[in-house]
Amino acid sequence: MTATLKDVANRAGVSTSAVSRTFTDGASVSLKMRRKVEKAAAELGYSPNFLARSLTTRRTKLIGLVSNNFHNPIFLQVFDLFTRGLQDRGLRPLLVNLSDEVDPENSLRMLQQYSVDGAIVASSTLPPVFSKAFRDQKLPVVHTFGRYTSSPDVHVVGIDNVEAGRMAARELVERGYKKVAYLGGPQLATSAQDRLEGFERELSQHPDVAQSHSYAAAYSFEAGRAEMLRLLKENPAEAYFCADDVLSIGALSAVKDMGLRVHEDIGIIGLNDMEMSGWENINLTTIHQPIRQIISSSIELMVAMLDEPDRYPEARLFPCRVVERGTLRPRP
Amino acid sequence: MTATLKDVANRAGVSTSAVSRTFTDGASVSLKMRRKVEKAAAELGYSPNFLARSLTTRRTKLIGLVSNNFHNPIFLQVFDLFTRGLQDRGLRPLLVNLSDEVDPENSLRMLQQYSVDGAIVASSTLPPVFSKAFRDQKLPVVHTFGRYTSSPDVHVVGIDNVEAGRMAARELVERGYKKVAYLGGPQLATSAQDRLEGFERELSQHPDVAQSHSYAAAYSFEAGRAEMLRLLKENPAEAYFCADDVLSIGALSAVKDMGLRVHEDIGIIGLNDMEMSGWENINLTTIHQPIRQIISSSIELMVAMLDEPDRYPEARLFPCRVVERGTLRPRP
DNA sequence: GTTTTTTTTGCAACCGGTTGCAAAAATTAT
DNA sequence: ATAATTTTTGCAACCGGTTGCAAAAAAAAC
Repeated sequence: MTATLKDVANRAGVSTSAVSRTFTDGASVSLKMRRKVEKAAAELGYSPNFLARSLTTRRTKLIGLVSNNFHNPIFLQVFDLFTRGLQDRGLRPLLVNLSDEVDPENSLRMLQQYSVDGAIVASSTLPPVFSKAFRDQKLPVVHTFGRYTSSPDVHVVGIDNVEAGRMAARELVERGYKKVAYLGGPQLATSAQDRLEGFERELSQHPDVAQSHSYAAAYSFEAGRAEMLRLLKENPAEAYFCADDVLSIGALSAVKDMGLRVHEDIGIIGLNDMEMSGWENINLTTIHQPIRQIISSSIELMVAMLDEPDRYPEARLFPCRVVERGTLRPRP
Repeated sequence: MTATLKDVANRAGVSTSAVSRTFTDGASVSLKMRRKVEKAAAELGYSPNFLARSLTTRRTKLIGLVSNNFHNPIFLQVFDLFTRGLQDRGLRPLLVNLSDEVDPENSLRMLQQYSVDGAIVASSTLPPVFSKAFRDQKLPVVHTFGRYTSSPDVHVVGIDNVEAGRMAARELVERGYKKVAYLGGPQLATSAQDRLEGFERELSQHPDVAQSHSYAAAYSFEAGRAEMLRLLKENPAEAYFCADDVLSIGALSAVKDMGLRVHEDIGIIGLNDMEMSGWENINLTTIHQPIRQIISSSIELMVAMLDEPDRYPEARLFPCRVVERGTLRPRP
């Protein structure tokens, strides 16, 4: 059907190697030859088959983009940035959805079968052991939104979740709240654990501030709303740090539903700064995660690893900042 | 590095064909042979290289998933459903982001270079000519959320946008609104045009109802909000049909900002029924698009086309329904 | 136990490319 | 003009698999 190398070689009356070289940059071809080949190729509408090529070059330019987070709106932006960034560098994202109980083993094997050059694991809820499995197969991997540890096994790019927790705590303390709480996502998410740890550690320096914590069943609007409704009926705190904006928005909805006023009666600070947090009818005070930097750094790291597979693993952490909107009482 | 067919053949002391057959279903291998090969394969951790295989089988099981819509939250669900659905059938989505002025020609060539078995174009704003280009290259293609025409060139799966427009108009008329308007997205989106057409056509049967229309600069919260602010300052209608939920939500924000009450002063009906439209603090009355059906049908169609590439093109349209929430006045 | 039929197996060619090597051609030096 | 050097080209093997075909082995029929 589509023209092959051989077809072009025949038409141009040259060897297949000549054609191959014409389409390989850095190869030795005379200008005359190149002209001849390019003419024939154009006439046949030829373009080289990447997969056949990959057999000998051992490079597919395919990058596995693995995630299990297809519900948090922020991930649409994540996919947007990743796909654009990768294709700008001539790489191709092979998307793997780990949502259900897709066997991780299975998806690892699958990526091997397609000979991906590397894998980007974009998730804050996948355990480190998962990305480690890739590394053990000598597959370059970067874990974006991964958990920081002082001696990482694989490359990690993201934020310092402990520090983000501290930041939230400081913010609440500075605004004079005396009874605060953490509202986390599903307990197993390591990122949520870290955020709590930082939150608690910071508060331990302020013994006059009462603290508590609880968990929503999922990182979702509904779960955040349900948990906040429960909390409000019992013995609510003055302000809450929600581990994710989507939880925060659920919580906001619960607060309004109970006839309470946000920021006058109950303060809320989120984390992520997703687009809709800035919408006027939500207007959530939150901690901004520098997504663009995180993603472009992840891609840079991946590109670097393609040339240097045994690169020593590093953790790249980016600082967050508080975005002040309307859901916390003003500073004194 | 990783074990190859030959390695397994050597270790098992059999021919490479035998090994190949063991990993090809429907091939003739004795039980004894299969045992032997499987043992050797397990010991070496072998699994076949899909890309090498594809060279002879001419099937990569790669499907190009092409979209230019990485901003509308509904597309996160779209990607979720597509990736899950495809991988359930042993297919792999190769994601192509057409967001910017990525040359469509270019992405078509790229998909050819990776020998994708087919392409799914998921967008309501890409012109029919785009997906046609794929078909012209004999690449199976389905245009999801494409525009319905009575004689489609390529397979189209989606809704009847004209009918959706009528549905919105009927809904407003039945609720007694006497002055209504359409608020569209960027003018070039064919889907938005069709929705307007249906809207106007239905209203033409109700001469007592005044109608008008205008366009937001983009399918975004901000654009919807800005346009609605402008409209409210001039000579607002009693109710608006917004061509997309994300516009509707922007419009809602504008209405509230102007100190007007939604549904008492201004009615709004959207289209899409994205998750957050159901959130209690938004509570948007909207037209539901049966996304799950649209996507699973798209995948089915793609799978069918893999076996029957010259399948006669069809349009599969799914009916929408109004989801009543709180942004329209109650029926009389 | 033969002969016939069916199943299993290996050989070798092929899928669409790349690449080391040596021969051929073009340059440059003498 | 010839010799030395550099560049360009083609040959042939290879990347990791699949598959038509014929030979070998096993099973069924006689």
